[in-house]
Amino acid sequence: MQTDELHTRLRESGLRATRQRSAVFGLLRDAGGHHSVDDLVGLLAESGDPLSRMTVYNVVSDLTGAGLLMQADVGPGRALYEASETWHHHFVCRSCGIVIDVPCARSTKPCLETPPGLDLSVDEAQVIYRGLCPACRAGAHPLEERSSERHT
Amino acid sequence: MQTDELHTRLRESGLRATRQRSAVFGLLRDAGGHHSVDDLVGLLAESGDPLSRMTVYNVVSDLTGAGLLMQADVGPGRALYEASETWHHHFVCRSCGIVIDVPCARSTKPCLETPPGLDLSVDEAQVIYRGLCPACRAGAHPLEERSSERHT
DNA sequence: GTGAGTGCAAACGATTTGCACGGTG
DNA sequence: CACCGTGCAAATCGTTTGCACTCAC
Repeated sequence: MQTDELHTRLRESGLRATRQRSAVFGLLRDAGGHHSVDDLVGLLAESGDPLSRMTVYNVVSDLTGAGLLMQADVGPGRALYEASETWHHHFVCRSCGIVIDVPCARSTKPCLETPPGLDLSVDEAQVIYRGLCPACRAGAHPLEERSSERHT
Repeated sequence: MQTDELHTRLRESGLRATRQRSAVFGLLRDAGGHHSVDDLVGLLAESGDPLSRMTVYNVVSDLTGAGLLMQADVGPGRALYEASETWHHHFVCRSCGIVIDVPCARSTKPCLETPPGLDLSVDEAQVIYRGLCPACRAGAHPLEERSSERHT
């Protein structure tokens, strides 16, 4: 994605277009997948533009608030961020913890059928599936591997 | 619920029926609602049967593993436990953080349609709805109140 | 009596807060 | 050039770990 477009997207969302925000947003857009804050810090460092952890926390918080990023909670103390255009949910393996994207059965913004009788204005619905991934089900690594995330 | 039944339920699940487990399980069964570990520690202390935080962590972990409790992650570092018989999902208010139960559109164990093309064995699906609760939407308390949970 | 379970202390890791400097608009 | 945003240090919070004592079976 072009720097200019990043700049524009940020400005449109009412955010100042700083180098750090562009870096985080661009990374998530281009690399795809869901990443934790630590993940992002590492990837940014690798890409030659190291940012402090606090800045990354600030940035993902701002971008999420502006609707540019999606936040997925796949467990206590495990927040993942992504910039995917296509709405989807997440499957979390109970054994190895791997996170796999699951397309949403509904169109783009799913499951927003407001529950009957409840006066709730739902603007988002996330589904977390839990079970065993193919590898763990095959008994390959029963309780090992902690590679956490890094997937589509 | 009777102490005997608690005892039986625990034994049936392959767990030793200790005073602490009965206390936690009984509390969640009788009081209903979703509660954090801290919440449970406080409630147990009030009820005259104070348990250490670690014990509560151990107990909810054991009971969840045994299928007697459900665990709901409604945000980073926010794990709630409940013993509800009826399967449901959760609505979390973006403003005040209140958690409200939402009945599941599907029968008892919902949304288990395994995604097409993915070789995943799903045994559970949780939906987290986010938006504004009636009170916050009414502008009553825009960003205040942190009472967290305590609901049906 | 034996081993599962409890619970104290302490470590741990993710996230937050307060504030001074720097860059964007 | 005013103010938002960055990022350092340090505090905070939920949760986990290691181990000695206790109780259910």
